[in-house]
Amino acid sequence: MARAELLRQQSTHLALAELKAACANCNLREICLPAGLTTAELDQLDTMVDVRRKIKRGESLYRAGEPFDSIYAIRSGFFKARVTYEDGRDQVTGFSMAGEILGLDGIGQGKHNCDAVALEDSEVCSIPYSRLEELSREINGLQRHFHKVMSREIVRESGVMMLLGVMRAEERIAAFLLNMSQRLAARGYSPLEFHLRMTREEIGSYLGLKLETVSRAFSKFHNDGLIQVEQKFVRIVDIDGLKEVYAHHVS
Amino acid sequence: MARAELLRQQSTHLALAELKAACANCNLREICLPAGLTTAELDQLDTMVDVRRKIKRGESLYRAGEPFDSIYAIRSGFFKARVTYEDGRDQVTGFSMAGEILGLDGIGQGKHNCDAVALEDSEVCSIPYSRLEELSREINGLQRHFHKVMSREIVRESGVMMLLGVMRAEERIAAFLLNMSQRLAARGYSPLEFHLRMTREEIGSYLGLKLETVSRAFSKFHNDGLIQVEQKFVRIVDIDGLKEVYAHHVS
DNA sequence: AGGGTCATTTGATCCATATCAACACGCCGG
DNA sequence: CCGGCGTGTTGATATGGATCAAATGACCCT
Repeated sequence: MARAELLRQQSTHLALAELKAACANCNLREICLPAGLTTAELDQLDTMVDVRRKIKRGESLYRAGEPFDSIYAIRSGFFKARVTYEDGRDQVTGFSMAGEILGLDGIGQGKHNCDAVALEDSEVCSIPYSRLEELSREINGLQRHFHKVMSREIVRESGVMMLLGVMRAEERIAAFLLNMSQRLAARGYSPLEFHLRMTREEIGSYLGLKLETVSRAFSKFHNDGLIQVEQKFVRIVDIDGLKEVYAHHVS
Repeated sequence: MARAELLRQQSTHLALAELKAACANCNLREICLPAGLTTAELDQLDTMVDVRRKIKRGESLYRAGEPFDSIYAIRSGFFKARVTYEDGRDQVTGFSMAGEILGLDGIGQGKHNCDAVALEDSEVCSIPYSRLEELSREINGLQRHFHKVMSREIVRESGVMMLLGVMRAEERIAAFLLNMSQRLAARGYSPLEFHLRMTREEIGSYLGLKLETVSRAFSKFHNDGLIQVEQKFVRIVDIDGLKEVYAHHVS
């Protein structure tokens, strides 16, 4: 897999074209569907969006073990996915921003296998899975698109495997920052200046590092003139330098 | 996620009931489908299996970048999935044994994003994806089942994330052995005595460890009376002891 | 404004695993 | 039978990141 691709694929994202105005007007038609459907089909889709739901910072959209019945289109806000193990330790398994789809982890098990926790006040649209399944049979493009979204999730995770399996700390952080930047750009947000919504500890948990290591890497990048960091605010100053760190990869 | 579940979910496996005689008589009906379909539907399914293909040890079933058009049911043999990065380094992203499904990595991208390499002489059945998609619309249970298989892949990978993100070397090896054992059991093979099909280096690559570390862990488990290892042959002597190592997890 | 809590930074030390190195074993082809 | 190569084992050493520790700063609540 080309490295550039790896970056691109690290989110369950939707193509820019599929996303126009997604946040301004949340319905399935705009958030998670491919173009090329007939008007009648689009109308059918609109009937699928069940409810909008507001989730306050720190609250869970769903929790591991809860029955799975819907997937969610994030209208606004920011989430982390978290798995808690028996011994009480937990691990962040992903971050999701506005315009992305959440809840795929539940498909096929009948229940969710991670918690989705809002990192800031957020709003989502529920999409009942049974309706989606039903409609998938009727609308050709929808099924294909949905499989695409699912498989992107698979590919995303295999990108994370590389992160965790072969990259070293600074490379992981660089990859993380570049990935955030790309995902923000894909949603029309500024890709070079943004607020991290998560703590150093959450970043570390996601990347398989300790919070101190994350902090040190940020400091080092700052001192090296690659980024400017202040608390959760990040400005990418030298994106090529960052890419070099990411690609440096000792052989 | 319960730890036991984690183990269970680490393969793209199929329920035992779905699998009866899978290897003796490879067709889609037996290998990858849920019960409960009508005879007519089953007959339709049989038409989907395109070709059987033999792959010699060391050869690739498919390679990253090749166009994706089929998924594969492994009739016999053993495969590893491998991703090669730009700098020439590669990582093993999974192992697949007889009765499991291979090739899901290609769905949605139109091309495969990893190599599937046979670790021993193997035989697979191709299942053209377009046919599968088509039929999914016609047969209710098939679509649901297929989503299930895909999402199991997602869950599997999140199990691997835990491996790579939070476990230490010996825990990873224990988890790996227990997972192999379970998957073998699910296919009716002896779960306590088996041949690893892969080298220490391949195991290490999969688990994010170096081959020496894998070797040392095996030696230690051997000395501790948990397993007997000789080259690629493994006998699990004290499976509870192994589970303890796996669950030991320093907090 | 004052006090508590949580997030972050930075330094010092430790340790698990990588790395380097040497040797043993099995397998294959000559 | 020999030599070479791939694989595996084991020991010695190096090191990246974890861990421990302390201080600072941001934010919230009253």
